[in-house]
Amino acid sequence: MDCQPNCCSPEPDSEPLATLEGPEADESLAKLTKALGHPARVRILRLLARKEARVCSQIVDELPLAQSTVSEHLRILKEAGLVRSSDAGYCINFDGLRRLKALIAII
Amino acid sequence: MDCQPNCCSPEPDSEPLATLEGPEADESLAKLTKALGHPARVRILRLLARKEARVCSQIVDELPLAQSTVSEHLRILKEAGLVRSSDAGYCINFDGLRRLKALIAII
DNA sequence: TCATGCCATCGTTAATCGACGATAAGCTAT
DNA sequence: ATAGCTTATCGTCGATTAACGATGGCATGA
Repeated sequence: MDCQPNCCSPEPDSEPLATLEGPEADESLAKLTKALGHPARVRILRLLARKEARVCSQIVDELPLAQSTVSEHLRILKEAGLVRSSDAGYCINFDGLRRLKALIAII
Repeated sequence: MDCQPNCCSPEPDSEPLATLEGPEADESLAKLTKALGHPARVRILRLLARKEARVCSQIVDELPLAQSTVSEHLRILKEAGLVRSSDAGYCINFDGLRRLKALIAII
């Protein structure tokens, strides 16, 4: 359960951010922002970014939400590519976050 | 109906971005990203950013959506502080966009 | 083996969202 | 004044979301 700089295992293999313009990019950005469009999920992402939590139960302790609800929020973040999970727990998906930042930056 | 560098009238008075951390910032970021969490709204924001449209009817022409739907999307963007409106039409609210970028950047 | 802790999933409920047509209000020309 | 254009708002309907408790599957430690 060691913790690299980026937590979890090393990032699989940094994708080239794909396209940043056009309808596909709009979909992509909408998907990412929609996933982040809830206070609890912003909070969760921050907790993971600061490594103040790595397992679901720790996050549950930090939030006024039931375990199943937190699990669902994590699922949404993972599905959007903002979070990854391994046997060591959850961690930020820096690729996804980078892509989000890039897509926002060029609006 | 002249168009300044930032379209519409000059930005009212650049707010100091307020706080970027804490529960309030989480709410704030969630609100901004939720507003952007729909492909049509991403598209609209881009159109406004590129000044490819300034009035609602132009946006309607660009999207496969009814006028009332576009109007609603504009309302949501405006309510989130990402868009402003004047008698000259709609334009990006650069303050809001800047705040969004800042909040995202420090995650 | 059996208890404990961790987590995903299911089923449910209330609330919110997305989209539309219809309608009304305001402006600008004719 | 009236016709046309632009936009906001209302009511509606179906789909999606947020939240919960209950349940069950896996580990690990006793």
